[in-house]
Amino acid sequence: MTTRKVRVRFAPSPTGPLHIGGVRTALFNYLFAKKHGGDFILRIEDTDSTRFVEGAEEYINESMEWLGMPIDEGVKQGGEFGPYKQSERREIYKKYADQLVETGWAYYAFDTPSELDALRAKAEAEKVPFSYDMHTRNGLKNSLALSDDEVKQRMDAGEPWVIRFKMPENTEVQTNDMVRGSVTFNTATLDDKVLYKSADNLPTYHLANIVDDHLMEISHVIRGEEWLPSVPLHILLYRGLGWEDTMPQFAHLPLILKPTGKGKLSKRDGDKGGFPVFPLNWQLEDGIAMGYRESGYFPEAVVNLLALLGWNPGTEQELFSMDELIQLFTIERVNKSGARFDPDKAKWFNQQHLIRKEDAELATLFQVELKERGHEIGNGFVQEAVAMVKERVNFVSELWEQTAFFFEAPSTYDPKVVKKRWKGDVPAFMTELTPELDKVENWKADDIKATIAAQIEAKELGFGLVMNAFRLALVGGGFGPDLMTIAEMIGREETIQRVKAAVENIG
RNA sequence: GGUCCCUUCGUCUAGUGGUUAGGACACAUGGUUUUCAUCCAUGAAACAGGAGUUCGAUUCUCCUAGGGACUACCA
Repeated sequence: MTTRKVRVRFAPSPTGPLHIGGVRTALFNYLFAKKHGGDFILRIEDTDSTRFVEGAEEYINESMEWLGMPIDEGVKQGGEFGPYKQSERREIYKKYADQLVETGWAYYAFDTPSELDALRAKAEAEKVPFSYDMHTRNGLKNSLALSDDEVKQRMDAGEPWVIRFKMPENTEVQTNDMVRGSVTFNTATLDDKVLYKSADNLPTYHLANIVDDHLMEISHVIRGEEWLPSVPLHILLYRGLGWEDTMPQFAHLPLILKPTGKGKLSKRDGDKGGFPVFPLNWQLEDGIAMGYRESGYFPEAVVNLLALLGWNPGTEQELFSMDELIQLFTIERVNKSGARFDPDKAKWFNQQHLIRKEDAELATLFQVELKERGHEIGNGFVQEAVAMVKERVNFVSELWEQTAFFFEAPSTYDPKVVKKRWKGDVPAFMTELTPELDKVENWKADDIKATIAAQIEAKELGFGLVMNAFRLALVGGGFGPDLMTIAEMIGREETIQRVKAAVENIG
């Protein structure tokens, strides 16, 4: 293969929200393109007019934007190889479909879908597979079996037709897949795929993708493993069109599998396992499909976790930025086998990226929720609070439950902690403690601690017992970061208030 | 059914013709900690099976088994 410019495309079909497997395909295309200084193209494959879904294209664009994969050429961005939407390229395909018929690589067929359905049903009843292929095509209604006159007659009468690929008999087709190595097929088991349909004057995926990849000068086709079986058809199409010498190189990515059970990851798995399968939320008739963005994931965490599903750099590094991924990515290190999606590890990736974020950035993110809860707090204070708990949350959305006591007094007290820590001399001690707290000269963690410690010693009580009770009074439970720092941050007045409230309310 | 692809701890994976088969998530135990978490340490945990090639195979070949994808006028 000559050293031509790397140009790859991500070619989703606008039939609904982008599946996470599709996102991973996009990511690997993007990484490959950027690694080689090439172009990343987004092509909308809407050749199935019956499956078009409103808003899906916009969803794809928004997803790519959120994930940080800027598109070099596409419907929105434009480019010299447009249009980038297949439904706007109608005229282009017809010409090549005709060419294939003229050169004997394809033929017209008039069999209706219902006729074919009937044949399939009949075959199934007899437990033999029906296939529109070299064995059956001569007995069906097509330009191979019918006379020229009859073909012309049917065409003139406006009868719907399709153009089918005439699969050669017993030909070995070999490909050198970048992730799988040599793969060989024999055309004897392949059928005559529909390439073009008069019903909507559009090609099917197979013809459209070959024509577009050629015209758009795509150098590498990186796509999911589900396409592997159609590789021989595609190669033959390049051959039939006379483009085999500039045919792109293929790379078929392993599938992303369900966390448990069998098969590839589907929308239902997300519902069952409580994790997102889509980058962004998507409104369904009967509910909503969860998105990573709305579930609180950082785009860089999603990119990171997806990159490691089926690829690794061969080192023990697991956390990467997009730039690092671009540097390190090679198709050669893509795995062959399917990767099972692990929701736990997905969370871990988010946590790791969260920990690495600046406190200021997290604070700003967290401020949104604080405002919703009616707390107008300076960013400095929020930063301090966030810094103390960031290592114990996976998501920004978990920050509140870990820091609520910084912003408001506890309204309830964890009964288990009450039972264990609020007993004996403790309540009385807490009452006696408040005037002592009032006397702390310098309201800093160290001084507060010294004061309390002195009191504990004077009363000969257990340090742990008292501190836990004190914690219960300030935070309402047995959790949270360093207690003295909490006291320092919420201030003397508030601390004393909370101790008094605890004495009153816990009984 | 047919075609093609795949197979290292539960999961994601590294790895080499000779390794104590490494890491991460999850799990368990212990330690630190005023609690929980964090953190640290430790542990349990894998080469699907069978032949063959070889002095020696997890690694190479073949077979079997298992899994997956595809098999539409969908992509």
